[in-house]
Amino acid sequence: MNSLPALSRREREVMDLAHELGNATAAQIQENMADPPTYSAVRSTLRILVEKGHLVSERDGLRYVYSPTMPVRRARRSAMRHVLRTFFGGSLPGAVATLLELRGDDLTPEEHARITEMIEQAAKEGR
Amino acid sequence: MNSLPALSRREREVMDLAHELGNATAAQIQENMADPPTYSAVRSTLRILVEKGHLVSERDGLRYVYSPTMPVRRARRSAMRHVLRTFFGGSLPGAVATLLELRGDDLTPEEHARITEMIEQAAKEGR
DNA sequence: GTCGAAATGCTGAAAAATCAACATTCTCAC
DNA sequence: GTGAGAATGTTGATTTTTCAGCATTTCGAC
Repeated sequence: MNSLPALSRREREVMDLAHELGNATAAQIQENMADPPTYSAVRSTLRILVEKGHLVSERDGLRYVYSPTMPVRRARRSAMRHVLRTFFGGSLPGAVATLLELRGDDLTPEEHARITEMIEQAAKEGR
Repeated sequence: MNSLPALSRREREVMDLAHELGNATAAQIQENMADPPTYSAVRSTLRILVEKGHLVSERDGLRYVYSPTMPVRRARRSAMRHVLRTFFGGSLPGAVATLLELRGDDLTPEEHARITEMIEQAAKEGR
């Protein structure tokens, strides 16, 4: 089904930014990289990603704008499925619990309680 | 804080399996790889991962057993945070929704409805 | 003790990824 | 129309990754 060539480290980094930004120019990608190589190197990577079919480039006046070929919904599910399997043994409650931990402070106590209860419910049935 | 050297593609693949399996021998890792190289190559990668500090190896009779150095809890949070940011713009409700979709069929309709409601609640406050 | 199976130790060649340099094109202001 | 700025097109050297081969060690069966 999903037969696009695998990604190298840099390529993965750029793809993640492309997903995060939705679409982006070479300059934007470079700006958002942690330890960026030259502009030229970033463009190299982008070109390869287009060749591999992971990105599409669209001319926008002078520059190119790149966006992921995989639909957002599918990319989300795929990424989440991978994390779920790799780090949570497929346990949905475990994953939800960790998600809530990441943002625990933003939720009111009531909400947090309800969510926790929810998870327990799901735990009884869903696995 | 987290200054371990970055991972190449194969290294990442092996690390994911190490997390999924908890701990594993070279043979186990190889068995679980999608398109595995030779046993020898797998060992090479494992050795590098130990050198980089991502895995520890412990002698178990004849063979070595490898396990991730990063505590499970931390690895989980880190992975989830990355997915949350990259694919969901930090939106917790969005992430929970996708999680539930992945397992939608395992939940009764009532439970699913409650969860959905829950997410909407969280959306009003938690972001 | 010796043979075979299972594992590791070690090494280097082949392939891929990474990156930068330089040339070129395009657009706009003047 | 020309010069500056911003972007792309192209190329190739360097570095890293990937992988396999072969020697060695360990252990148990015979």
